[in-house]
Amino acid sequence: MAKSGQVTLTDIAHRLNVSKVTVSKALRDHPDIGTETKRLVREMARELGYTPNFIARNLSAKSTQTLGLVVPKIAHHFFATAIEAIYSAASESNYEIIMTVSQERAENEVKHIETLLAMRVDGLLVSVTEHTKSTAIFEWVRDKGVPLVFFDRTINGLGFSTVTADDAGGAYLAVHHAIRQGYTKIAHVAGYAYTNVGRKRMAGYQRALREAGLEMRAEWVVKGGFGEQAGHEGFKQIHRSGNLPEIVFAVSYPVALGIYAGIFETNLSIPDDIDVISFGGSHENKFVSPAITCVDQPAEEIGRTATELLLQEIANAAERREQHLVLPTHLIVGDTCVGK
Amino acid sequence: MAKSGQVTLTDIAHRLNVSKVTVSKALRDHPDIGTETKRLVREMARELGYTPNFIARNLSAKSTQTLGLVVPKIAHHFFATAIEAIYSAASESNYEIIMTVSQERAENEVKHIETLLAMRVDGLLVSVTEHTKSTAIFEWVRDKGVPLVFFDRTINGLGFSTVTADDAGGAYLAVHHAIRQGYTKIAHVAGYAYTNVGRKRMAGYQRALREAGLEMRAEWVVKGGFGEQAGHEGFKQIHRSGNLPEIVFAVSYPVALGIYAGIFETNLSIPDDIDVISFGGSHENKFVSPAITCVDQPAEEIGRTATELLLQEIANAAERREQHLVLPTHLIVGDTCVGK
DNA sequence: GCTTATTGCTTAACCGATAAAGTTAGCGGT
DNA sequence: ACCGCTAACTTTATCGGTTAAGCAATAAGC
Repeated sequence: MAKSGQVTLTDIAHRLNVSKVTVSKALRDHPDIGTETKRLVREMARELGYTPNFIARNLSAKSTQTLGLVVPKIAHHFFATAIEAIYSAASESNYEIIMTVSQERAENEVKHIETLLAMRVDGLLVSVTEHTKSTAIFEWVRDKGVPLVFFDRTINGLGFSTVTADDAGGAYLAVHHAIRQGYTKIAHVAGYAYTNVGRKRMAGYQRALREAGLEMRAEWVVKGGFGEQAGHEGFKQIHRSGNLPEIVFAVSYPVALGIYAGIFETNLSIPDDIDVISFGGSHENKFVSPAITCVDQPAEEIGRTATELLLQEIANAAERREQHLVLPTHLIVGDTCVGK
Repeated sequence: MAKSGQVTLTDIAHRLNVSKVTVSKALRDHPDIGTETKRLVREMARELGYTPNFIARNLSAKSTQTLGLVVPKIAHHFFATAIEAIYSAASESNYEIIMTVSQERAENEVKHIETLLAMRVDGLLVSVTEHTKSTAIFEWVRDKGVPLVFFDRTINGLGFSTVTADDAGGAYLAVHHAIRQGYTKIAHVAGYAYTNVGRKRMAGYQRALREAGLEMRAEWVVKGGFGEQAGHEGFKQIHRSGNLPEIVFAVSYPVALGIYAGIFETNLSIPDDIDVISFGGSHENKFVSPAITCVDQPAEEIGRTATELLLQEIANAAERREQHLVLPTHLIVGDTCVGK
């Protein structure tokens, strides 16, 4: 009967006139303890409403059975789906997740990682913000020997494993599809060039154009973020250039929606005057009009794979080695990009 | 230099030939310690890469500075937004969030709450699953004296505070709007009757009809869950009845989308043949065609208010008293329900 | 009948920090 | 010269558990 209302091992021990170690062992079904004693202990534990104190347990155990998760935002189809998969995968292995949201701000990211390290999470799952440039905090994590796996938004060259969609391949898939449908003037509202995701999707776009021998005009490539805002401004910039492309390849689904918003403000119509194709979709896309043809990111698979990879690295700390898993994407044909 | 690569107070103490308490105090800028010693300690801490161990700290401190969050799902506009607000509000008060996702399954909910109690979170924020009927686990929480605040999906009669949107008022707002637009045959695809949310929105629907003297036909009221699936099946059931209403009031935005999907399968068109209005919207709604007229849930405000209320209850455990905060909703007119 | 195992506990030490209660040296005051 | 005070540390106890080592009583082995 602790003052705090929280029952401890010692409380149970006193009631039964045994030592607290006996209680501890009994509750963990340790062979040291007799059957009758175990029964009594369990009964008393239930009667008093005992809940083991994980933090105390973990203090000696050295393992907290928790993973730290750092994502840039959650109100986004890809992340929401990936996160849900991460939660499922972790909970199947009896791990808890402590999630933090950096809100696309690098300084929050650093602060959160520090907090998670202080909480002694057994490992970290990270998807960086669209602005993350400094790698100092990750070097710190590496030096501490804490396992970390990047998913979707990654940083290379630090020795950490990554799990991503096939960004270059997926972008190629989308743009190649557009070319096959007869489009020749293809713009790209891209992500920042200093992000892996941005660079790779750009590379896929460029390869598709190059292979088809199509020209890549500077005014048709706009770099910015991955959010709706960036898409909106990106389209306006292309529109202002006066040289309208036939179709715009959006680096992300929110960007595609931003482009839609931009187009709605003009008198142009989709897909007749201007068309859109996107990397990444949304559950609600089928209700969007016209539904955007997009390359689907395997969000759930990415989340699950990253978690399993991390758990594996935690289990075999010894033979940990850098792996870069790239999951395939596929095209989901909607009502855009249906032919010229 | 602990074996685990994690530096402790003792490591720093050894290097400087002082006691670990001196180090602890120095790092916390305790007046007991001399200026020069503090400087040395801080330097050594940095040099060794010391990160304080929160769980050890909290073991004595009795407070973990963490809140447990239990939500039914996250890939849903309302929850994603509310959760993000909860994270912001908590982090402003230096609290961390441990979020768990019950995936709309009552047994997960129970398991997660037990885990969170074991982790000794300072308080709980809970939005129950659409199936939660047993209140045993919440009584258990209450008996332990752990502060809890329900948000959006609540359970009454347990002595816990709640923060919700004005469900009855919002539903009334929506249905009343439809009536003013000239609709008279109004159906409702409702939530389960054993949920507060379902009951209250139903009450608002009924009040609006009653006040207008409109008939409420049994075949126009279908009860089910809050997801897309439920909406889809709900509409099919109404459609099969052969007596088509003019407009359907959906208990949630996903349900509205499910109804859309159902309608798309028929040859009916929205809003000419059949119309839809919904409780709760989505960020992407403006891209949905036709954009659904809906009652907006103040998701961010609900999240923030619930968090602040909980933190308040934690701070003044003494004068804690049950409060039921109801936040106002407002109508967002889209392209549906524009007049008969 | 004496040694060795086994059973079922208890005691002690520890995890990494914090709070409370000593300890010691140096200084000022009278 | 002696008392008291303070600054700057150290020692001890504690949070709630876990592991390792110890120990008595009974059972088994030869």
